[in-house]
Amino acid sequence: MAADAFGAFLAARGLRMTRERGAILAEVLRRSDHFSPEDLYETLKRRGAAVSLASVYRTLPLLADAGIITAAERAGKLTRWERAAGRGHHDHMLCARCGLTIEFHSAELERLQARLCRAHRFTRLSHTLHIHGFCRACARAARGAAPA
Amino acid sequence: MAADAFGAFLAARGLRMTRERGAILAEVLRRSDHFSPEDLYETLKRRGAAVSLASVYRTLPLLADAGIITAAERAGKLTRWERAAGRGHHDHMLCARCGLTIEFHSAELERLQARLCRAHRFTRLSHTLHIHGFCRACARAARGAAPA
DNA sequence: TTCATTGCAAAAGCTTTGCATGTGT
DNA sequence: ACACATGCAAAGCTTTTGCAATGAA
Repeated sequence: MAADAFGAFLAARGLRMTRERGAILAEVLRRSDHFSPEDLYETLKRRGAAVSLASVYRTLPLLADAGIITAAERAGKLTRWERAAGRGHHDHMLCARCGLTIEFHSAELERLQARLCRAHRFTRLSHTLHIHGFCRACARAARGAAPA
Repeated sequence: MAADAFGAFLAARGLRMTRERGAILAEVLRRSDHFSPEDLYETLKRRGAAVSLASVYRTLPLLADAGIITAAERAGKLTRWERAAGRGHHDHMLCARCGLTIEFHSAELERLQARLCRAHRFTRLSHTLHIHGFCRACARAARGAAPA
């Protein structure tokens, strides 16, 4: 499981697995949505895990380096993260009206990107694709509603 | 040109075209790169246009609403913008080592996205694709350099 | 025992805002 | 004239950091 991977990752760097890091890791693995540092902090507090917000901020980058989470988006001014391992890569369609997030994956899209990168002699590590627009329900509603 | 479009946009909303907004618009149209509010402010100051940073912050969203610029990325913690009109849509490859930005466009990518959106009954308005990795030079350098 | 880690609170950095003063229309 | 816009500086927010205390190995 990821917990061992994180422990190994820390050990390899001469860092330590602490109660706080364990709690943060566990909570991160529990979530399948996008979350902000504050989100995570509040949830941990509600569950009785005494972890400071500073530790959350200090741990998230470590989890990212370990490949367990990735920065998902930067909406407004907060950074949101999401689990990387165990979910498989996916991209997003974001509804501008209701905020709905549709996750999707397309092998064809991956292949196309690989081809484009090759053409530009670019070594691809990861990517983020966000398609903005309206979900089915909101597109229908928007057609009826008066525009601003 | 876009200046007229912005004027019309403002008028339609009961807003005014001022010297400051004109200066900001002109500078934005002059640039073809990604820029932060601070960048723009510094450039304007250097050119002798007396515009406050607050006005830059207040004007950029207006230009975005008018469709003249769009938020391009959020690297680190600053929002970067870029001209929307007159450049055509493009996506980005970002080098994680030297910061190089490669802009590219792929008609095939657009078509594929249209197809994916149709399948999800999603009405697409825009999208952002960032491919992270290493540019040619950095990929070569990374192979030689010792990892952290 | 040693050195990384934590919590707290202060600091930092980007962005927004209140207010009095200018200024398009 | 009448709102809207501007500048300045203060306030707001998220994120980072200094420091003394704590704790994993």
